Amino acid sequence: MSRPKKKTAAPSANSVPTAVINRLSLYLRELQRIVRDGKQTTSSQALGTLLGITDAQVRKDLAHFGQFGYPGIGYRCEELVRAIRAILGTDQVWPVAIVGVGNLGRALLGYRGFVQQGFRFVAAFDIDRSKVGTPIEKVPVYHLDELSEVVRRESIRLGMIAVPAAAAQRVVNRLVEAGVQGIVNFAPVMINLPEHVSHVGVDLAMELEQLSFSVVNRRDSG
Amino acid sequence: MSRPKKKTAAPSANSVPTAVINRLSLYLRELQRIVRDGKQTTSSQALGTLLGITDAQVRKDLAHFGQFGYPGIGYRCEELVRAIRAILGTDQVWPVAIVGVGNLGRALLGYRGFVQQGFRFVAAFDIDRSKVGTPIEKVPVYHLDELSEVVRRESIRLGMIAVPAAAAQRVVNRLVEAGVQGIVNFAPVMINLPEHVSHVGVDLAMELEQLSFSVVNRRDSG
DNA sequence: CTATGTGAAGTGTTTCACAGCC
DNA sequence: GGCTGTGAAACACTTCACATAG
Repeated sequence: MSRPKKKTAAPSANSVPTAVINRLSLYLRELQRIVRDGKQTTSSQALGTLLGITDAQVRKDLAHFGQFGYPGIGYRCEELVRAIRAILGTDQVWPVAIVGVGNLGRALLGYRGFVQQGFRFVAAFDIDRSKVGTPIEKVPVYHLDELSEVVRRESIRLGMIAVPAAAAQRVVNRLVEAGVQGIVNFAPVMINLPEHVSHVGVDLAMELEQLSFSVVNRRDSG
Repeated sequence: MSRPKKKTAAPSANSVPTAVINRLSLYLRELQRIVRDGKQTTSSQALGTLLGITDAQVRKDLAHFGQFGYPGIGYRCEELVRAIRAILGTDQVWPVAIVGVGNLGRALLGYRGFVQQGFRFVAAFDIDRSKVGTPIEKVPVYHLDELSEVVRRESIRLGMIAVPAAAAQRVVNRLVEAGVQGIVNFAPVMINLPEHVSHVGVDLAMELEQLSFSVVNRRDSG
């Protein structure tokens, strides 16, 4: 997310480590599955085992945000799901824009996991006019020049970038100008943004490199 | 990636923090760009600034693997690129298999970033027989039942999973049985594997959740 | 003067272990 | 018996600051 800054030890959710937020997403995923499977409650130990971490870690993570457990019982799953969604901000539906409707962009538009977690694509953009006009997965495709207007009209706050690396920074600039507040970047380049815009980078080749390393150095790694 | 295990502080590459390996990929990416731009050398400070980290961090990271710098000069980019690729294991070409040729699978098959870093898809698999037989992006598509045979024949060591969550564990089991040594899992579920198989999980919805959190909790404002 | 490599210091994160509650 | 929440201890990671080298 944002560039490194000094940490003024603010009290609330501001000082929470990124790793904790990441695990929150994992807890949520598991809890949702547990609920689907019909279980009412679970424990820090059960959750931890599912994720390969300790029970203490689970409890400490949640403690950043309040008290959710019941001694002797554990956690009520549905209640905790609601709590975590509120923390992550996914108790609301987020309208999302995607820029770039090549292979990856199309795949992302069709990915069902986003809707399940409260994200909905409301607009796609491309610089290639031949791609403009025909909706993909029921999402309208606009020309990049219309970005600012559409972002405002649809109250879009989050954007995803699935364009070639060379074009990424220009797209970022346009998104920022249009007032987007957070960006997921799939292009394999570092992007520059103003302080007030959050970002997450996903580099698919990097994931394979991590894997390659642990295979070559296999000894532990699992 | 690795499930938590005891850390016997072994000397070599085994005791290197995951975060360092992650940054190694980032250094590589930047260095390759610097080389393309025609620069011969760079410094820990320049690299650090590009990545938003300190110069000391860059030097410490590299120090895990040897001495690559020249005092007063910095690092020779091409040399460092070669060194990092050797560390990550991407100085060789890895044949990769992908299971699941839905939206996401197809997009991954067409993603050019993999080839650039030394990964090559040599086989795709699906359970849907209507998808079998017609190559995608010049990669042959086999039925899942042929997995074991093809993996052995093509010496495949890495596999990517782009199937629905409910099918992921079954596919993992097959890949492991076939002798694959590392797995990238795009299905939003935890998977169980034996100790000797490495894995990396990528959950696209999680990335958006991280973003949503940081937008909602962005400094002050409101 | 520039820039690396590295012990030592500083910070941050995880685990331990136990009081308190069901 | 089971389980949470939490200070304190243990551990890991990052930054500092400086000796050393070109």
